[in-house]
Amino acid sequence: MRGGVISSPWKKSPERKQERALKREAVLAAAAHVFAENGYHRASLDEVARILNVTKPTLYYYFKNKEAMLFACIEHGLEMFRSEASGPSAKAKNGLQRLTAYLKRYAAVIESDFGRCTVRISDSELSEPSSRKIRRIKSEIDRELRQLVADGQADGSIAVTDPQITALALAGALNSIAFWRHQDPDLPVDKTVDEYIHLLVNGLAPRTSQARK
Amino acid sequence: MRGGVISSPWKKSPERKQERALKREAVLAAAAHVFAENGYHRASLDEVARILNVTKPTLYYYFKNKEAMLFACIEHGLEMFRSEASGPSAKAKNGLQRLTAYLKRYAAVIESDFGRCTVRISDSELSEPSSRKIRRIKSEIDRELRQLVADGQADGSIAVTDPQITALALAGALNSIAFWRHQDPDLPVDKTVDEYIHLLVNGLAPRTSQARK
DNA sequence: AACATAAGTTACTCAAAAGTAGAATTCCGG
DNA sequence: CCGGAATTCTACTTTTGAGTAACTTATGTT
Repeated sequence: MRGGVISSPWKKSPERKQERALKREAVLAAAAHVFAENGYHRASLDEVARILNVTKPTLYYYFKNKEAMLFACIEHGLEMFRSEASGPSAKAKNGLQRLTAYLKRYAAVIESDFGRCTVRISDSELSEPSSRKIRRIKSEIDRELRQLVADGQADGSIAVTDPQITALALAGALNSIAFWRHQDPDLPVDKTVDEYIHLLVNGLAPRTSQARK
Repeated sequence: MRGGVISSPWKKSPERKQERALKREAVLAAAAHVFAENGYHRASLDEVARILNVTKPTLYYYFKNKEAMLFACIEHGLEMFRSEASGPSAKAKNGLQRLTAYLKRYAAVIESDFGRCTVRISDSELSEPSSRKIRRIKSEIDRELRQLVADGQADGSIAVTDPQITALALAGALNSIAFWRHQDPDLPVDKTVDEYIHLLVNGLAPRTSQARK
């Protein structure tokens, strides 16, 4: 019991609130998993419930409906991109190194359930207002990436003609990671991502002099 | 009347057969369009029918069911990749040039409805046997791309560590084209694709000496 | 013209999964 | 251990779009 004033008799105890938030997160994580695996329409709420050892109506106690779950998943995924991928890169010496550090973290996010469903599921599955919100956040992330490219261009560590299109291409290339069949037999993910980024940094054509990265 | 033998009384005239095939193709094209735009589940057969000025049951006269349509679309799309993208490149002088020519044609296919729905729609929408067939064709295409990389590697025009992963990365990068919002306002597609391929060939890092391509 | 078949339509059924109503249970402060 | 809110369940309704039955209309052959 806390709070100064008369304090209306029925206030949730903080622990309750917290537990509820925790459960909500669990629902979200399960939903993200199923969405990432199956896409929006093939994902069934009964399966989400089953994963949680719970029944479907329980989910509706935490989310208004399926679309709200998807929205929350995508929003959360985008938040991961912003917070985890964007942080400053400690030992990066120039724009290119900052960019590659960013790309690596970006790739790591994509490998998570939230990242995968964020990237795989088209925002046109959402209602127009929700879709608009998502697109706005996405365009912010895009801008951020574009800025990294432009910065590298400015300090001479990156050579491209159009940062806008380059950013599009980089994101597109990494996003395709989300479509790999989960745990593809032989390919170790880390190695693959590195190779991936190596290609983007160095290109296909052989370099005469310096070996990069 | 044609055909040697006794020839059972009821044989379709060739023209009929041909018209039927034509209509079937029209259905397929309309389906590809709707699939490419909306994905499998959001695509409605009523809309496909509407586009063709026809009613839904008519579609079933040409295809067993929705899944058969998707299968045919993807199969056709993959066939485009094989026939259109694969042809020999006239004025390519080395492996790298052959590869870039291939990538450009690959990108052109992706821009079509068949290409888009082939790339966008997961084969896990299909039944297991169908999915298996699709995956087999896809892996052939993948092998073809990998071979191009390996060839370029052999003649020294391409420098990568792992052709397998490189092929994966190249395809992934180009495939992302299929996810662009159709007719995105300002970006002219051709220019963008060129820029895209330029990035893949030259990489982000500046090149000291030669300007490539 | 007659008729067999192809092609297409109207008007339905059916299935699956989302979503809901309301009862049952758990949990906590007194 | 009691009352009431929080939480979850059982058992349903609703919706949506795929798929079908059975009739109608067009077409080409004899």
